[in-house]
Amino acid sequence: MIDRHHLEILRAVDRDGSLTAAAESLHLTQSALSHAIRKLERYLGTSLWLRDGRQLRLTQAGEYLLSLSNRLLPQLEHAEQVIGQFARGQRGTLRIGMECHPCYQWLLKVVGPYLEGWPDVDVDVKQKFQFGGIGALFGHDIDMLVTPDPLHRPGLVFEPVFDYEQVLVVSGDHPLASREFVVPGDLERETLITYPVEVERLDIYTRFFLPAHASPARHKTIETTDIMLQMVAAGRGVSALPKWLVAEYAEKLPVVPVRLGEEGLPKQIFLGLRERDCEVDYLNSFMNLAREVRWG
Amino acid sequence: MIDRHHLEILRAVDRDGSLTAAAESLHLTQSALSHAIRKLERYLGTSLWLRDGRQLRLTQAGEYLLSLSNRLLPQLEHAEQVIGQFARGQRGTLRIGMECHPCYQWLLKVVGPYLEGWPDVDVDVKQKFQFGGIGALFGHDIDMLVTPDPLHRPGLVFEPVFDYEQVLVVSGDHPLASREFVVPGDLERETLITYPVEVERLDIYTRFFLPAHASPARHKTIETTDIMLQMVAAGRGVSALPKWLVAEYAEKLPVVPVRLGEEGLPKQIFLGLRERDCEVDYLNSFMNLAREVRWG
DNA sequence: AATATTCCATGAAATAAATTCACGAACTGG
DNA sequence: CCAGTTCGTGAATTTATTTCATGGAATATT
Repeated sequence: MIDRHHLEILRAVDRDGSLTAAAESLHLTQSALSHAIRKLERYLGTSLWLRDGRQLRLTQAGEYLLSLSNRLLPQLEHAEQVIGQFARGQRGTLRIGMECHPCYQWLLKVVGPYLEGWPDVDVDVKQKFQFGGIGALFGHDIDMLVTPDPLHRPGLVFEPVFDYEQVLVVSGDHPLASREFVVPGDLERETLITYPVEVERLDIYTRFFLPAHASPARHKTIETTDIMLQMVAAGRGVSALPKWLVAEYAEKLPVVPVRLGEEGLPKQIFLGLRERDCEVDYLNSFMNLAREVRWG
Repeated sequence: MIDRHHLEILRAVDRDGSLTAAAESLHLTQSALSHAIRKLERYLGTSLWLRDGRQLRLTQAGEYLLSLSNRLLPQLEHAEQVIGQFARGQRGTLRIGMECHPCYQWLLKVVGPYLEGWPDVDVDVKQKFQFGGIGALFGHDIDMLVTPDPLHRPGLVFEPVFDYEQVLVVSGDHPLASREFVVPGDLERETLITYPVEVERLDIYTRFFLPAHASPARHKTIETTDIMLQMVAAGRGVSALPKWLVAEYAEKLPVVPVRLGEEGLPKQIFLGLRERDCEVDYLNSFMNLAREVRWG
């Protein structure tokens, strides 16, 4: 079998011009080289060098193998470099899972600076998971989960990265637009627009309507934040979104945030990752960056 | 060091799905594989597989190394094939040296059929040698020499491959065109055109003029046969070439062959090669083919 | 021409590496 | 829960590699 060692020998003998010199640069004795060559030549059934006096001259087979060496060895050497980077957490693909629809806007603000700091790390964002975000984390489909629901489990670590207030969004000319805050009863004749996820994961239900045994008149689901807010601006319904997100859209659309309940609906976004990965530099660095991003 | 063996392991584990199965197909025990993997992982400083229950799942570093395996292993395997062909003399570059200018036409007739029979052998023809054709043969710059002067030396083998007659060429309307043969004195007022080689290697001197202590009036040299015969046809000189070659050109140009001396000037072309190479199939085969080519 | 030096080959001995054996722990599917 | 797999590990064994010691052959030196 032609081994990497053999390719190194071909290259070294060619580079250094003699067995003795090649042995030196390979940190071997000349004898060891001679034995190794003899063995390879016997295996291949052909000589690789012509011994012409004390000169070595490559045969055609030798030339061929030398060119192979010059092609393959750099690839192997590069691979070791790259794997070293993997090992030191300087390279990889950071696969982020999102369980929080509006967080996409937030994520973009983190990813930008991150990519600059980690030129060898690629970022990939996934939004659909067969067994939920936690399952995807366990199943190694993703490396990091952005979620408002930190389901603590052994082997997983969650850290809050930012706090915000979930608010009701209404159009600028909506009767509720000027209210200090709304109570569940205020929305009994309204159409509520949400992302298409299970009701249990919608805080406006779990923390606002359900405790008061109330509910909106209608419930529609829409995939994208943009369209959702277009609908709200057009007076076709109300929605519940992060306050900072509404603030951003308020510059372009006639939408207004209104506090949900007297105390408001405080929320937190968590980043989750596998406990084992906590020490991985490029994941850790993402966490730190995420905590630093601030909002007006 | 990432070794070929390691790449084979990556590939086998991926292909067979488990260590045990991979060990089987590599003709190893599972234990040996486990040890080898552990050693590689320690060397690289990172794990290549995640042990998740009894499932193995590649890490990013593992994926990377697997793709390297799939790229490099086929090249190594192909190289062994090719070197096997070198060893069995089924492949190579047959480097032919020519010391006989007009023989190029003859060579072309041999090379054609040869290339068909040896699809993996390339033919390369060289015409200039720093230390002569014999030197080139000894110095392994060429593998075979086409020459009219078989300088027998230990380590070299020469075989005559074809006989022909060297003739004088004159234009159709030349006074000598109708002669049965010419003697040296007939050419004392002529311009002789030859290839640009030493006079000692021109038979018309060594075997025709010099024995008679005669010489032509002028001597010009021209590199190519085509131009040489154009000159002869135009009556600008006479030349000495193989009879068969003149016969071929006579169809297109007004040139006529005339016997040199009463007996003519018989010549032989020899193929020479290194004694050691006598058993090499693709060289041997060329010799045989060369002997078979016949001339009208 | 004699001598020294350099370079490669080789067999035996020493060393290092890979592989197997034997066993145990952890997981999977019935 | 149990039988059957699968993987990991230390010690023993086998195999491969490397060194040591040496010699021969080609080149350089005087």
